[in-house]
Amino acid sequence: MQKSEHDCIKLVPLFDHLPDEDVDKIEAIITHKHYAAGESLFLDGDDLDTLMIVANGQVKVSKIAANGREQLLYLLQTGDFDGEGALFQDKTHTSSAVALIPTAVCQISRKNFQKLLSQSPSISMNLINEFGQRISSLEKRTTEAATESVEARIGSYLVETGASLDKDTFKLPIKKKDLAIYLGTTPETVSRKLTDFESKGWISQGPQKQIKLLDKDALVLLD
Amino acid sequence: MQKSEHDCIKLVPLFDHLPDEDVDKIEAIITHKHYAAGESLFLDGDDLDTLMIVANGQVKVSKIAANGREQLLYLLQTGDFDGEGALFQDKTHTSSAVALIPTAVCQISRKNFQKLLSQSPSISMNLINEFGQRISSLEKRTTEAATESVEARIGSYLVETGASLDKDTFKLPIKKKDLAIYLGTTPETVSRKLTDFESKGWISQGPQKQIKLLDKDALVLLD
DNA sequence: CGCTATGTTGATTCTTCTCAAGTGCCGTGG
DNA sequence: CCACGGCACTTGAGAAGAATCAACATAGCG
Repeated sequence: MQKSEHDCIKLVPLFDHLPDEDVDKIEAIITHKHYAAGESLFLDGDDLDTLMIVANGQVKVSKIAANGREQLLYLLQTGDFDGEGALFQDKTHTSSAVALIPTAVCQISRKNFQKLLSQSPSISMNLINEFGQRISSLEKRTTEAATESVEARIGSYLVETGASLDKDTFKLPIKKKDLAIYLGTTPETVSRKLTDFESKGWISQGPQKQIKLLDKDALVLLD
Repeated sequence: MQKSEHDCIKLVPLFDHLPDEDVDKIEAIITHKHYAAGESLFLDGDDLDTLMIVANGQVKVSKIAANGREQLLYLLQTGDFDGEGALFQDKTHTSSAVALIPTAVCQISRKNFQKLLSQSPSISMNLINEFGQRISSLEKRTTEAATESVEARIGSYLVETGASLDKDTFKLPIKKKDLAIYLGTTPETVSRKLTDFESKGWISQGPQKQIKLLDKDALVLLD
């Protein structure tokens, strides 16, 4: 077993602060898999019977609405996991996932994961906690999508992305086309609003999706 | 202790299928509270240190967006619970709750609930499962809010509400004003679209928020 | 060095919000 | 029991935001 394969356990907040014996237990039931850029991890409708943790890379999780339009739900980074909530029922995926760059994932089968949870209360606690945060973040997004203008959503996205990277100058982690999908708008509108923000002196755009935040307050206060 | 007070434990899917001894444990740490219609259960920013279960009644949970507009997140019915995901961290509520009709709730303090979880793995499992379903439903709503037209959202809402009540003729469970907030639109638009649906023969509206679904396919296929 | 996908810019159209006025319903209090 | 006041709802006209369609520019990749 290589070093990198241990990493996914150490990387996931889910398995943080666990005694060594728990880590060993987890090691034993994990399987590893690699995906090339563009490769699909699962599709809407696939059987859902494993918990999937991104050890390294970037995964786009999206869902197709009734009218055929795509909605980007999550961008899973190193350390993030997916397996929805249906880990305890016989369900199918309700979304699709594609690797954006070469990606390594660790997987645990539902059966093993259930056993693990029943043995280690602290993992359950971590999981409940993690789910809770995800619920909060989805609630926030639902609220924003339903009540705020596209302009305001783009503004918040820029500031939040900067904050999560802890930088005021950064490279957009996804293509503008995908960003448009994520924010529930179109590439044209994203392009226009960014130019608009730049002309107002709130950001500056460099080559290669470089963004520099100049006036975060203005971006957050948009309506 | 009255009969009704036992009920909240029996009512909540969270505490389903538990051995009697677990039920007794839970009984011991629950407190009960009653709210009149219009009374507030908690406000955005309040300390969050209890899990709250609706034993009887109806509670509106909403959130105020940055621009001041309200977004209805959940309509908690008998058996539903709230306490966000932050049950394990020192956090504050990120939403507000108001009783719509006289409502009885059962509460468990964070501390006691944590103890309970660490002792009973099956409660943890139920909770994780419940959270998972909530995540799925929020993902669905985020997708709909971001990609579908107001018209389509109203159509889906009507069909889903009918399905969950198992009837084609039903009374809207909330005021149209709140429905508008829930769907991220305005009362005017809801009113217009409903008359529009009626003129197209897809629904018929009676007095007192009565709705009769006549062509569910048409309502679902809106774009 | 092209080729294809991504991104930009412009013109137009459409949906939905906003503002405004008016109707009807229901509970309170006289 | 009726009158009043408030709140929900409806309907109309106008404005604004964002989507769509179309042409063009650019960048990444073989």
